Amino acid sequence: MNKKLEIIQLLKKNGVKTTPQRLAIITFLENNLIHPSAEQIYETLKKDFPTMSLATIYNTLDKLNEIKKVIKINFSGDNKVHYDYNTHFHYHFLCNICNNIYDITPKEKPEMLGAINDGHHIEETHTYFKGICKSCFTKRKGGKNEHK
Amino acid sequence: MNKKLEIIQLLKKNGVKTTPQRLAIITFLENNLIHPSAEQIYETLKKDFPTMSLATIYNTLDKLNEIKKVIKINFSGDNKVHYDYNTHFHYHFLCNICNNIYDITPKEKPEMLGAINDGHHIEETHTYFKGICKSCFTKRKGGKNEHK
DNA sequence: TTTATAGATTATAATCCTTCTTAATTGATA
DNA sequence: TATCAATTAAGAAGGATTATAATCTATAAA
Repeated sequence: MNKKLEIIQLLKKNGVKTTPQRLAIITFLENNLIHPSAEQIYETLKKDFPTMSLATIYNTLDKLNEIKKVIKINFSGDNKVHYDYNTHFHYHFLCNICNNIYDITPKEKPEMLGAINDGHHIEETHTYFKGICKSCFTKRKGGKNEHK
Repeated sequence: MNKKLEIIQLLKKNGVKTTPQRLAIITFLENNLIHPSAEQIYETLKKDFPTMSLATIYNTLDKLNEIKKVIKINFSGDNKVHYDYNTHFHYHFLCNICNNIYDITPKEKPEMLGAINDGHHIEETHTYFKGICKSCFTKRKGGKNEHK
């Protein structure tokens, strides 16, 4: 089933209204798998919704996060929370140079999930990588500036 | 070699002065492996250094991070950066209830390190887990409140 | 012993992201 | 269409971190 429709139904079920602003945010996420920050969504949607408030963006993203249809990424290099519409298990790669976040699909899920380690009950597993992304690495071939 | 001495030498080598405040911060980290935030260090050291400024804490932690003797943890549940004096490879476990951060020592290092994936050059691997820590899980045995 | 100087500390202001507050508006339902 | 709770928008507020500017300190030079 279409994820957008699924979200709309889920929201309704939870007594959350589907307003034009919220639909626009969901559509943006659907069409831009770039792990945007709230700010990025805001800047884009302002064109169609000149009165849109940042608070509305945060509000909607939180609701989507609550129903587990959007994942919060809070280990980015720019100190902002980024939002991921892809909720299937995957890894993230953060480029130390351009700060973009890329998806890395694992061959298999790690086994730690659901395990008990030292008595701690593991409910979520998060893995991410840092380094130099393909694009930045290629650009760098010419110059040899160290990053950071 | 003692890590503290190693740090002091490294700082000197980098032209960073070892002031009483900085030594106190390093000693705190050495004796408190609790992944403290800057605030926590500040509150503790204020007793011995009443005029200590938060800016000094941040400044010193940044320098320690630059020489790779302290790791920044920025995926904690409380929106603060936490600092880890243990720079050996290990995992972190964040309790969803008490928000404490615990170390989990892996049996072996993951193999992704140094790999090239989709053309991205991986330089760092980070894994952390979330769930309910041993202590919170035990306490909960009686009551049955859901977290969050 | 003075002076110079480079870096460190402190207090405070500034910044930035995110959340909160409030009043007005909107949407879902009957 | 009327009702009422939910939502929006604007700005204020909050909180963590960083920047600034005025001392201060340690060391070295004179």
